[in-house]
Amino acid sequence: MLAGAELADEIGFAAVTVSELARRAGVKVPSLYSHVRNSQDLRTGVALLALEDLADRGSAALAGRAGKDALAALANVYRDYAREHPGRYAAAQMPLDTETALGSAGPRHSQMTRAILRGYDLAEPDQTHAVRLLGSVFHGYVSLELTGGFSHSAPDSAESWVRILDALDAMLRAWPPTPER
Amino acid sequence: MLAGAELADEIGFAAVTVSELARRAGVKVPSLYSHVRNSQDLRTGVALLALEDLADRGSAALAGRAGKDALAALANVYRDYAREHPGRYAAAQMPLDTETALGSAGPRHSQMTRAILRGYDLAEPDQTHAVRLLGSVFHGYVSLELTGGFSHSAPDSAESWVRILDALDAMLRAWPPTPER
DNA sequence: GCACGCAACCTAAAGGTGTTAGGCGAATGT
DNA sequence: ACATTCGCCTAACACCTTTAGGTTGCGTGC
Repeated sequence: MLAGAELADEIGFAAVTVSELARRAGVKVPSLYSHVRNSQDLRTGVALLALEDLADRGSAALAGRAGKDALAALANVYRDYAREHPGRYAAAQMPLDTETALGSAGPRHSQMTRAILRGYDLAEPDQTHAVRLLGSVFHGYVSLELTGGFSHSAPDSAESWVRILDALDAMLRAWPPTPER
Repeated sequence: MLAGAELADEIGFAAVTVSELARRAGVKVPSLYSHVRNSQDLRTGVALLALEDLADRGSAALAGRAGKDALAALANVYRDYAREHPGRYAAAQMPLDTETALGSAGPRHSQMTRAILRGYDLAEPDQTHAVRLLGSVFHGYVSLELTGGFSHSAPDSAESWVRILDALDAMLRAWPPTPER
């Protein structure tokens, strides 16, 4: 799987194929079918690896931090990982079937986001709403940045990132009460 | 291209292929190569169509609205479109090369988001930061929801959505000043 | 009316990827 | 010594992509 992950970073997750992997490894294609069930399995393996990897970095970054400090730390783990390992990051976004997703490191990610919210005063169900919002921003921003959405215009994407984290921090501290509807 | 878009909604954007399209149309595969340059071109065509379609709906929804009303209207256009036309929505997320992207309806989307911010008091460069944040949330939330991220747990995803829009509205009204750094 | 050109379709063929089946040889455990 | 297992192989099939080149039919302009 590791070889697949490196391949993904090099040529893009979409181009990760059994054939290409065999070519790099200097073996014939069918030889890999002893190690990988099928093409889908290869991609899923890379995705699971990336999710684990990312979760490990997240919990390391979160250790000993709270509040905005924790928010920025986790957010930067995602952004930095995507820039360092674009193929792996793309893999981590791959839709997994329910069973695989539950067995993956995916749940650790939402737990980490929830952990950040301990530094803010949010009761359920607002805490879950906030988890979903933060997840959306992390995923959305990083993926837009990666596919070049913000690349060719001022201000710099890095500047937007820190200001967005400022704004999210302020928002979480002043989370609006449920209005009458 | 329209046939390709319908195909995408039916079987998923990733499965949109010249062969499958030919099969549905009842013609032989090479016949389609008079209408489509290649497979990539087919997918790009669907993406451009979806971007246009989405931009049209967005500007219709925005007409005559301002402030939070406008925010919710545009946000719901994205979410509803993704639920109604998942294949087209996925197509709209396809990375395009710079030239194609500039010629697409993509820029209209950022213009629409920027238009929403006229209802809030934001000067540059904060306005751009906010555009990027809103884009990230719209894209991130809808894509996570679509791939089943929030599907199997309370509270309901629709509830989170309205609360997130509440929070974004509050955040834009109280956008934090640039701190000393 | 008729020849021309073009549009839309076809067959043939070649190259790439995914996958299964079955075989061969070397290392390993008994 | 022998059987098992592991890692690799060849052969073969199915499917998708793409190019080349031929057919048909219809509308236009002469």
